[in-house]
Amino acid sequence: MRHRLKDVAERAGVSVKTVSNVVNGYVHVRPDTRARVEEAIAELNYRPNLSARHLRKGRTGVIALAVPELDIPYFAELARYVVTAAADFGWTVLIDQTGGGREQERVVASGITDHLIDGLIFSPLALTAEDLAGLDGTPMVLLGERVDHGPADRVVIDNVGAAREITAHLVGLGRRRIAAIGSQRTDEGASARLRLAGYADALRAAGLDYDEALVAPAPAWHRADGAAAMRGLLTSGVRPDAVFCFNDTLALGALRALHEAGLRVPEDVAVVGFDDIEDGRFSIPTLSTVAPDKAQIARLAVELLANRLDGDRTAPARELSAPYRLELRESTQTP
Amino acid sequence: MRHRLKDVAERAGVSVKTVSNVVNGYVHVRPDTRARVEEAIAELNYRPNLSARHLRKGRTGVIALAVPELDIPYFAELARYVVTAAADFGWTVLIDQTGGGREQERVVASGITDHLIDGLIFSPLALTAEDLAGLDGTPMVLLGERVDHGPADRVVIDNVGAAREITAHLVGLGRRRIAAIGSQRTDEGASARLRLAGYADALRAAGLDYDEALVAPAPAWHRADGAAAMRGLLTSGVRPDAVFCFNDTLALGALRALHEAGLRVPEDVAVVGFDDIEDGRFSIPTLSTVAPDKAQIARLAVELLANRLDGDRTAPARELSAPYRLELRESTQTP
DNA sequence: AACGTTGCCTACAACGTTGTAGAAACGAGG
DNA sequence: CCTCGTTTCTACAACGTTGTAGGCAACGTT
Repeated sequence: MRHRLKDVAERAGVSVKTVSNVVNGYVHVRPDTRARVEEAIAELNYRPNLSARHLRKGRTGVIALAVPELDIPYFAELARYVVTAAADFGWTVLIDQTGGGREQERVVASGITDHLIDGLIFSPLALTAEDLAGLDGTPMVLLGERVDHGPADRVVIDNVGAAREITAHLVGLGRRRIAAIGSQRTDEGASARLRLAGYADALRAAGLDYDEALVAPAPAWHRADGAAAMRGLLTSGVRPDAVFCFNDTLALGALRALHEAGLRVPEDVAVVGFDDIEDGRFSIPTLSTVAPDKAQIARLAVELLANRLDGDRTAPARELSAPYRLELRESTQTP
Repeated sequence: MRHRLKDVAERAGVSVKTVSNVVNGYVHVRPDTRARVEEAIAELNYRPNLSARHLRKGRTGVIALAVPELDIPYFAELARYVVTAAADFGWTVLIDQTGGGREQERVVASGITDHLIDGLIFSPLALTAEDLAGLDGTPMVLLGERVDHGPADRVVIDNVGAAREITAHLVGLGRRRIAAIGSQRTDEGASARLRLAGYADALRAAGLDYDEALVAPAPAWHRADGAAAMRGLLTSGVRPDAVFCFNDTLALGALRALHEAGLRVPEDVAVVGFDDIEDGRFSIPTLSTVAPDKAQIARLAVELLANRLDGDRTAPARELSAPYRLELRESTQTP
């Protein structure tokens, strides 16, 4: 049996509103009254109805995190940090898996926000600025760079700079035929475009040619895609001596394909990824990668959302940047 | 600006209830009226307030999935299947990360259910039967075996049988000193206890001794714990020729430790895991494992919940079993 | 013509909560 | 004893939705 304020009120011999005041910590309640009410609450195991509270107050205390796929470890790890950061604000995090398609993402962006949550942290893959334009109401914070100059707050990392640095690291190892895995059609992945730009930058700075044949596309960024792309590079005869994979799961797939081809990492081919997922610290060999500060990304996103909720909802959108660093491991270093 | 039924009603020139009827697909609405209402809905981009609907109907259309840690790939993969299965019932899935502690799990079990969701699918690690006893109200389906003879519906797999089979596979390879990684204190992990029992069964059936020194505990089931446990086994001098890790992340950590020790897998030591996470299909070597039918687990859990929601809430708890199979890969087979 | 049936629609109340307004009790100061 | 301000509490309305009950036409049947 579920109890309501009314039940508690009757048991404690006070009005419904007095119980509400006790529950909400209102100060002007006599100590003995408060004690009686609290006793009744405990006896009945009363818990407020969040829907009713939301209906009255317009706040649920729940925010959502929408990510393309939970079984991409980067998003799972990010989710953990967001849950932690949100707890500091007393928020519960509803995690929603969009699947990454544009239509699904639009449904989530416009649908899930329907009065059920206070705000949304959204990591879109395919959503465009137009899709977001029609959304009014629920405050939103975007992660990543897909939606250019969108109307919403955003947390980014310097994808171009990070890609440039990690590629430069490969150059520094003396590698000259550096492949890239993970390019996508421009309208699909902004991250792919930016990381590719950083890669090209670094090659240019080192006086190396940008060779189309060394750039392998990947429809998604799963292990299987990385393995397939690597196999493609190997059979095409371009003979890379290093590979920059646009995320770690691609890199793990590439490691697998290199292993199957009998090539040694890093002696024959050096491999780097992007994201610093836990797998890369235990793979064979361990994986050099760009490590975005996920805790910071999560914290900034939650804080932006908090500001938006408490402050001016019409203030101009803000963009914050989170730091990253290189994690150099076995896949680019001889033991 | 958010619009309400009232706004739509005024625009369409009908009553609020008629709009509600259109939204809910009530049949007795004249086609032209329906068209007018739908036009108004589209123009105003009306979306129902779920909290209000819940308050009135007692249903939110949202269920929760509570798991210990999202960055354990098994749970992330399971989450994806649950989201998919729930979609068939028109449910949105709120994913909640408990952290695995008993207190946190109790908070989730009693707290998150507070009128916000219709039902809960719960994969507990530490929760006890008493903790659940006090819960009345929100229907719940448990995954796994932690809470013995609890009062709730449950989906399980035959942990003992699966562990027995995979251990027998190692025996069949001619291995005689088979270690186990992942045992836990009885009050912590029921899965650990059952998998250990299956392991012991298989040894006994093969006429092998159960050797305490070959059983390594693991406080949690992460890669780092598997690596640490494996290093412990190697330095203790027990010289295993095979290892059964109680989940895949432990096994991946063990692979890493074996690699660092210069031992070959499977030639020197064969390794098997449990869960069939995606990593194991790309690790070096690929990982032999028990593959529970996650899609089936998710589907059964969602169906149990649906039955409980629509049917008799006082009916006795049901327990359903999901199938599994062995996935034999490189870590137990020479190429 | 009177009647019942059906289709379509509306008014009202209720879900459980909290904000507002104000009443009742009390103490302090004149 | 009266007045005033403060503390403590209550009654009422409202948040947006849907179930219930019922009204009004239009229709077919007697």
